[in-house]
Amino acid sequence: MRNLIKVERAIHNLTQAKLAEMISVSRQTINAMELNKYVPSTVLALKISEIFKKPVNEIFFLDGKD
Amino acid sequence: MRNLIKVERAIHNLTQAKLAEMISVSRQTINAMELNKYVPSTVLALKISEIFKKPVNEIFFLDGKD
DNA sequence: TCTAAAAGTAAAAGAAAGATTACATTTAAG
DNA sequence: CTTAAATGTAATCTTTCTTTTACTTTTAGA
Repeated sequence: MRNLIKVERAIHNLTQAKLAEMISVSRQTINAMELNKYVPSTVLALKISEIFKKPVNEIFFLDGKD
Repeated sequence: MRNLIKVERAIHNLTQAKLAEMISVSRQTINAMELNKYVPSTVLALKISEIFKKPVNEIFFLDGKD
């Protein structure tokens, strides 16, 4: 899976730390997500969708490895 | 978090076992998801979204506990 | 250039997802 | 009513997410 969190963060002018705080996770979790180190839970995806006001499907995408 | 997997399964006439097979998880995983026993990964949410041809946001919803 | 904020990285530990096996209960169809 | 399919449930185990702590590297601004 890949995601556009870094892009959305740029659009909304948010640091990893600020975004992390907004969805109640650690900064490392945001960082690891952006670097595709792991797959986040659906709750996190929904919270990010809410913050960026975009559907989950426009932020997260399945790729070959899924 | 809550979800409408059971409803979508009914619409598409799929058993838990069939859906499980389609997204390569165990039947118990589908069952537990429907009963809100745990939060699935975003990859699973995207696969379910694909199968039911509906956005993740129309199948999975944040609730008070999130 | 110097500094501070931001981002990357990593190890260890805890929490939760998901598999597996197995059995009980419910539902639908004959 | 009987039977088989479907669903619910539970225990144990493995894998993966997520936190915490801490350090390094990069980037932007004074």
